[in-house]
Amino acid sequence: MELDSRKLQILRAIVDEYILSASPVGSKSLSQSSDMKWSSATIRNEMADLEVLGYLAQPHTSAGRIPSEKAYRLYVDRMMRRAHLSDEESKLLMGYFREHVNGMDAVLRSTAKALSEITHYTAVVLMPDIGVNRLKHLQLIPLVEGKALAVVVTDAGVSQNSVIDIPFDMGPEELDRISKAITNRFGGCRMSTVSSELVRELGGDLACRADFVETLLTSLCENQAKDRRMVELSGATNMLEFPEYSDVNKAKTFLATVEQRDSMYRMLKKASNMEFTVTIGSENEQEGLQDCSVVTASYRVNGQPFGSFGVIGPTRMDYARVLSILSNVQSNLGTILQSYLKEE
Amino acid sequence: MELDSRKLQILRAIVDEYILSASPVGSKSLSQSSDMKWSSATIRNEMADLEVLGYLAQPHTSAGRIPSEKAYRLYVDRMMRRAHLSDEESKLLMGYFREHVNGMDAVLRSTAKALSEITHYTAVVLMPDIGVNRLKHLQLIPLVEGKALAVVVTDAGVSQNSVIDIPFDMGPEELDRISKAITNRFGGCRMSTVSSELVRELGGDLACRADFVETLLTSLCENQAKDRRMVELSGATNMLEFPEYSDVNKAKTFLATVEQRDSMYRMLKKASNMEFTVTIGSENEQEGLQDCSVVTASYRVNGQPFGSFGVIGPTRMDYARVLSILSNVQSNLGTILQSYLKEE
DNA sequence: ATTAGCACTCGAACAAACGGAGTGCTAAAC
DNA sequence: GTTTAGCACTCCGTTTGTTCGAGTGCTAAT
Repeated sequence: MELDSRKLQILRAIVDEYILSASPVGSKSLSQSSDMKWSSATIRNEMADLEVLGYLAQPHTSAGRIPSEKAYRLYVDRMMRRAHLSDEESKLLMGYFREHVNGMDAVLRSTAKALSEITHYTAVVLMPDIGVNRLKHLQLIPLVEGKALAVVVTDAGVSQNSVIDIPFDMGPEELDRISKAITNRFGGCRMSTVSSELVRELGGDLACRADFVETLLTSLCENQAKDRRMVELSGATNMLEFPEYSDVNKAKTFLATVEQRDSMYRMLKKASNMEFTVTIGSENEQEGLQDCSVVTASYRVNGQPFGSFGVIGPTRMDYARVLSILSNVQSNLGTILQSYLKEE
Repeated sequence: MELDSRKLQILRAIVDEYILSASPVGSKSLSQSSDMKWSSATIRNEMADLEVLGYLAQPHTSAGRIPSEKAYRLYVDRMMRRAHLSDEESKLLMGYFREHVNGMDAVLRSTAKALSEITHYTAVVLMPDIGVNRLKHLQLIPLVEGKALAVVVTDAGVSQNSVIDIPFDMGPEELDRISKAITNRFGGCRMSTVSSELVRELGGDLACRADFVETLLTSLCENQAKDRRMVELSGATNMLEFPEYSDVNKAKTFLATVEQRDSMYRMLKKASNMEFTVTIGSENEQEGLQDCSVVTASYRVNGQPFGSFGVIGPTRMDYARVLSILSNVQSNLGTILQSYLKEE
């Protein structure tokens, strides 16, 4: 038994309908909808075939059919009509970006908000990893005795604060001197390539503080890696709008899952190498997203992969629409981030 | 009709029981519970009186009674036995603070987390306002042409980053010079007291950049005021555990409300002047918290009011327990924050 | 003043009845 | 040989009815 054109058309119609209504689609109602050229009986027969082939499932006898994950897969890969954003929508989208011109972090947070508000699903954005970026400026600022604030600016414009321990005999002037020395020596290097040898090779009073400097630089990288704020989450509660989550327990599980920054981080990190990904239901590795689908896109600046962002919704999400929104955001983001690095 | 001792005892028992069970308390079950010296009939009569007096309400005839807001008010003001934290609990609480010694912001975020995890309610923490604090260090760090990152450190240890516009002809050296000049001149002054006259009175090349410096300083204050991250929220989804929120719509409303940083900010700001506040049900001004109660405490450092924090829970929250946790946190916080300012 | 007893009330929980939407199958129509 | 109309059947969701238990108010006895 093969998937002939009629089966495909019917399957697509079922998926389209189910994405809208969230309730099982029956042969009769389907045959009444416009541009359905066949009677309910024919559709019934085809539906039975599609069920044997694994594309449809029946919640129970005498209910309509709902698409299986296999059907969504097929839909996404071969059947989906690429949605087209209306002018209004793309203007709306642009609006979010115009609002914030204040720093890369703000732009990415804004992105998360835009995505969640426009799609009505949940959005996650992976903040760029500091390790691959090049150091541009390091400034140590004295706080209290034994502690200082380290501010790192990279070519990506990402800045990061962390409180670090400093030797007690290190005064404000020395902090400033070290800041300048590091900025001069390592400006332009990748954050992750600074090793103790490189530090020792420096002359002057920096040499005798070599251990401190090395600890400082590695701890900055580690700090960043552990910093859970690398994933920006927005619109988690949007999911409560969907009948899929009218059960409070399901909602609770979902919210608990997406609020685990760690697993969101892993998910987005893995997706940073791919232009787009669509992960449907149980294809998700994350426990707790098995009833959801995740669509991600990655963003690049000057060809360098920077990070990724995605939308999480119910399995019956509107893939076509989400994909076109993501692709729109992807290019917007590319342009805007580029402008932060223009002098490179 | 007066509230004699017996009525008070019965009322307290009802409130205690309802806080635990969340379901209407009947005369019979109450009379069977330990240390109830009266028969169900007597309790019934008293309950009827208490209902007339407005302390109890009946969801419907032939159901038990539930406490009214008036009853909670009385309970909190006059009847509540102050709960005592077990050693385990207070150790647990201390643990949260020991974890993070990294900066004041981290401590306060940690506080929010501790509060929500230990109470199982929702916690909010107001970050200290930068305006009343004294400037300790200002550092301008070049980003791209025309933009710089301003990092402010105050005596409170609060640091704040914002991206600012700078004149195009201002190079890294000048930024550094200005940073030092401002730090020298205004170190120790309140952020909000820097006026244009003070700026002009400075000699040297700072004078010709007076406009810039003034704009800079005021915009830093404004930025902070607008920055919505001044309120740290934690454990909002804890509320889904309670039967009060087994209806998804109620849950949605609640979540939407507490995620509005603005209104949480107003609420906590108002509470910063009070040692403790307990706001019950409709006493809340915030639309959407009318079915909740909010308990707050303020924290001070060196007698200076700094900010406040609070717990939001269902009206039947365990006030005694929450209050003793808050008071514990209050003193912990005082001690820890003090240590950040010890060299003052 | 307190309490035992009783008739009454109401909601939650369970069961039976019903209607609707859907199905599979068969036989007629194209 | 497809396609479709028709029919009997299934099963869910809703409604209706019934029971059960916990609670109440009132009265009379303690």
